[in-house]
Amino acid sequence: MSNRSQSSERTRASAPAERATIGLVAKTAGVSRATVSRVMNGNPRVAPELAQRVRLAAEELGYAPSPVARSLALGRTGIIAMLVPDLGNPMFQGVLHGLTDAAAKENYRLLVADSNENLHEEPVLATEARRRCDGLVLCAPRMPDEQLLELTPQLEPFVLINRELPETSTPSLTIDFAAGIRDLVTHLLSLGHRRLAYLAGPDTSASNRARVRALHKAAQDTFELVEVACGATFADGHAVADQLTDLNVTAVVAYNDLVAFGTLSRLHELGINVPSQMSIVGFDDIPFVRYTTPPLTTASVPMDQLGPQAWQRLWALMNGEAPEKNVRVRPRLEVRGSTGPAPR
Amino acid sequence: MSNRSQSSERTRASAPAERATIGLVAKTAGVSRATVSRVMNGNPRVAPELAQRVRLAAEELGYAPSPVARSLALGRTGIIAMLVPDLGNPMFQGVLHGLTDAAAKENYRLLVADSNENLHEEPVLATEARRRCDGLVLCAPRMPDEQLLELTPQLEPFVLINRELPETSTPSLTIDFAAGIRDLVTHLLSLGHRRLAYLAGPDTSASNRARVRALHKAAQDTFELVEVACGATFADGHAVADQLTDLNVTAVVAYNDLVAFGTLSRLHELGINVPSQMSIVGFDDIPFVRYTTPPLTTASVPMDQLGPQAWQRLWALMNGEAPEKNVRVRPRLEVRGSTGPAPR
DNA sequence: TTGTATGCGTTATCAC
DNA sequence: GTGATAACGCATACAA
Repeated sequence: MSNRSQSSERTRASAPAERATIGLVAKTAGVSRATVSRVMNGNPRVAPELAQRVRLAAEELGYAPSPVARSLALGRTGIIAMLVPDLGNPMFQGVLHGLTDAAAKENYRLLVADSNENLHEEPVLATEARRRCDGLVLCAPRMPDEQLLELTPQLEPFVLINRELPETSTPSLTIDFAAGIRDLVTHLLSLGHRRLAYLAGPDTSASNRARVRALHKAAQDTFELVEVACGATFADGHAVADQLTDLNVTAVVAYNDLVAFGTLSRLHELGINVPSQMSIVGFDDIPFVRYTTPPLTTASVPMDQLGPQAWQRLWALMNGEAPEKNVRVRPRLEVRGSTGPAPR
Repeated sequence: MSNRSQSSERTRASAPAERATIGLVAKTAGVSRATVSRVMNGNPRVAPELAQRVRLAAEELGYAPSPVARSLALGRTGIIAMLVPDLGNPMFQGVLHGLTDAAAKENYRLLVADSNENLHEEPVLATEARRRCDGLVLCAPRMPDEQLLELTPQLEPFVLINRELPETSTPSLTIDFAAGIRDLVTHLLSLGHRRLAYLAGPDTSASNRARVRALHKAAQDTFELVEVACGATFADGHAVADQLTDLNVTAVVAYNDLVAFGTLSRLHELGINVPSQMSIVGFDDIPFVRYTTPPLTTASVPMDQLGPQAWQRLWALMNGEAPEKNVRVRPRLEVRGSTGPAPR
């Protein structure tokens, strides 16, 4: 092991930069390693004079405890990880910030991993990330229930966001997509729309399936529904818009705001006016859709709450407590300029 | 130490779930820990029969080597970290993806930390992240040169993106902001604009300072320049747009695309037509500004290259080699619909 | 080829 | 209060 002495003999411009260890500090300060450890951890019952000597030596040697060794000895890392399918989605960025801040208050740091919508990488990333830290937040994992269920023992403690896992005690934070969709549809129906297109998200997305279910349920006898394969990004929404003209629909329900925004842009390019010729609604209420032209009607998800709530539950789990299994937050209908009366 | 037996006696719904260690696997398979280690690491010179026994035991016990212990023993973690001031910026997301993929090819994983434009957190995050992994990529760090210089020994090996550090051998990848700004300004001048506003980014941003310098240099006798404090986000750009009307300018140079986009939106709300009444340019060419209305004229930064390039240099550093100090990529002027002839 | 012994850097137990 | 010393879980010279 430890061929670091070798590697430092290779061609390199910079200094060797061997890090000081607790042992070196101890020797330098003329105390035991135990004492150094105590001082570094702010243990009060060490003689002030010794403490000072230790601090001096540490400062001089540029010593800082190795987090890796510390983690091994402690059996905990002080880190939690969050796995998302797409960091480009502002929705997840909102969760990220909330989680970072909440965890920081308990002196925990957040590690972020992005599976980039890659289904195969997801379980690997999740498992690996989990083993390097003390807990996990899984945001909208794409893998199927069975796989997630199978991985559960290795991933615990973890919290789910945007998805539930039946038959387990895994806490989850979900959006009431059905309610959100109902509100959006009701709004569109009240405007006279009777034939809607749904721009579907990734078929690996559980929340997409939830939306589809809610739409079909609502459609019963009240309106026609056309489902169009799309995706989750701005580019996806932009690309799909051309198909819309042939569908004979007067309103579009997009998988999320990003898609809605993309579609909005393309429709504008095509000279199709929103909302007079076509209404469009999104989902999430990400920060800037209130500024699009026209501003986007959407189902507003209270993103700020997700991060802190996730932390609270994860923290409970890490302390051996059992938080409530599932909390479902209900989106609020945000009517803006992208919806209007059905044409004709 | 190790009071884990205590904690597992607390109130908890799930199973104890003590992880199997190499020792347990060894005992179960009836071999030494060394042999287990060899098998787990794919060492070929173990008797097939033994190897099989080990694999069986490992499988049965759900054993996987502890990354923490492994890191300690090996002196390396197989992880690199990337620190960004704002993950919401698509520019950094581009770097992130490129870096993730490039590092993955060498079996390295990427850890992301977001300082959220918090100047004080930045050095702490950087130092802490670095100590938990083998190398660092610092994206547009906001801390002053002196501080970065002071931290250098603790952060090495690391690579800078969007910023240089004089008097060191730290490799950096920078954008030729001056050239980009020159191209944009030349374009605007050719359209007859003679009085421009610059929407300034965070004053902690080195690249903002570079843009300002380039602008002032270009301004000499050729046009008037009004500098307006703004920021780096869509919301910042949106908020600042109201001031523009009183400035008597015909064109706006935004700190980046996000700001430009925000301004674009607000101008539209205000009924100010772009580009007939006001021209506007951004910087970066983030994915969707080609779809805004009108599409944004901008200086296109080859984002895809940044991640892989950063990895290549970091990899070299980690192997004791010394890559070239600084590589400056030149943005390409991308003329789209947001710029037009100066009014009157 | 396999096992033994030791080290990685830290914390914690237990004597002093 | 302080210092030996044994963990933590793994990898690797070295010996067998």
